[in-house]
Amino acid sequence: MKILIVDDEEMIRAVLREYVEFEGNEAFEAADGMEAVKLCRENEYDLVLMDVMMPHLDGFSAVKEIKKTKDIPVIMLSARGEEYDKLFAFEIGVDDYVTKPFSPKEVMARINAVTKRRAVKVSGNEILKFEGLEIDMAGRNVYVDGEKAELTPKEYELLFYLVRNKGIALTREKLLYDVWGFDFYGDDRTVDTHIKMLRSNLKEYRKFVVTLRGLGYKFEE
Amino acid sequence: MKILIVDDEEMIRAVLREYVEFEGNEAFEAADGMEAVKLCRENEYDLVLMDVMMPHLDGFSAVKEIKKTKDIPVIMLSARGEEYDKLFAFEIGVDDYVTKPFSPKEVMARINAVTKRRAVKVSGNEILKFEGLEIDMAGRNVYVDGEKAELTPKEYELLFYLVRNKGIALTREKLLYDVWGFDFYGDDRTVDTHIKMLRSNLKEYRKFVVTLRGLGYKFEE
DNA sequence: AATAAATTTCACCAATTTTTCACCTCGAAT
DNA sequence: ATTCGAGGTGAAAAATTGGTGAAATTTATT
Repeated sequence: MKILIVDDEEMIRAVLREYVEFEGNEAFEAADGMEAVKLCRENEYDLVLMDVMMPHLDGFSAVKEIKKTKDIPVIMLSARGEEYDKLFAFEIGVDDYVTKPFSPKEVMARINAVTKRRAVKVSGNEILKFEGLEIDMAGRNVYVDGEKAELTPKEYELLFYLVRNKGIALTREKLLYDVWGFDFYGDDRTVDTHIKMLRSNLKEYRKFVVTLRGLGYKFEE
Repeated sequence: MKILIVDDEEMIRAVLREYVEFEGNEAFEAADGMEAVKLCRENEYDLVLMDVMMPHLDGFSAVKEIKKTKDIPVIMLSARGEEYDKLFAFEIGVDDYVTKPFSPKEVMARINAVTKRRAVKVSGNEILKFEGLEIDMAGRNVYVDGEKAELTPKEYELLFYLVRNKGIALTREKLLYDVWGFDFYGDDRTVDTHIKMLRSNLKEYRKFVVTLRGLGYKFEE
């Protein structure tokens, strides 16, 4: 297994590399989020171990960026006391969480858990089905009654985000923050328009994208 | 939101104050670390923007001192080229960093990022059950005997608020203030009408919404 | 540089929701 | 039993919201 280790501290990278290689995996390193994103674009990894606090581009932003193009399992490394990040992390697609300082045993257990979880999914084809709507996040494909739907990048991201948070009410504000990015300073109605486009592409399955008046939207089976 | 701006340069304080107030926040100022620590002891702020370089007591020492008594999010302002120990900053509880010269957009984005991150606390998709009345706050769903109740936005908010304060007597005044907002300028009877609508939607479970004559309402199991 | 594609903004419309208000009912205190 | 104030009710007016298509802007591609 190819594992990418992302942390700005060389010592931590070295420690992690040792754990990882001890189990017979191949280790790669990146010193910050920028580098991690670049490496993930150019190479195929099976797992990413990502620190939260890093210069240039923090861990969360890096994960968000990586998940746009690749659906690689991610385990986040965070310093103790960062309780607040967990829900957010889950939303952007983080698979697990380890708090520093960590033990070798703990890290390896998490890595094995995540990869095993994935393996099961892959063998059963990691395609989410909602009646005739098929969503393949890894391959960035969406099928409506077996026919491929041509979505724009924002539409994919919006749909994937909604699906990841299936059943949860999402405000326009939250959607803008999480799908468009924390630095998007624009109009609320932007969401409406993209929802409109997404719905028109989902044809009859537009029904899964539910409007919550006075609030926002949610995906519901 | 109450935001404390700490910088020894009056001009920088003025600029930051403008950004901060433009977004509808309340701005307070301190000219050095000493003053900042004193103000934080005596008042409640939601966020501190702290310069690193200051006379009397530098930014880091001030943050360390403040964090001893209050857990307020802090964003540090540092001049370009000043490489500080990020790990140390993180350890003492600095939430983010902005390098001078900064743009309004950048500063506001960081402020929003930090405060939003803090705001997330709720975990899981919990469903509260009161006999045949099921309430899913995250998904904004209410079921009456297994059938979905279609509530209007205000009805959801009102119900959720009542449930969150289950067993507690709530005056109309308090309901208006907390559910409608502090800036609602209208009639008391508005509450009555919404209670009426809510009750009619809750069918037999209207019994949980109890009238307290001469006082207001409460939710009681 | 030109063209195409995607994204964002905007103004209007229809539908829903909220608020107000006049009138009604109930229950406690006299 | 009567009175009085508090709460319930329905309907109409007022306000808000979301959908929509087109235009403007940004971004990517040739």
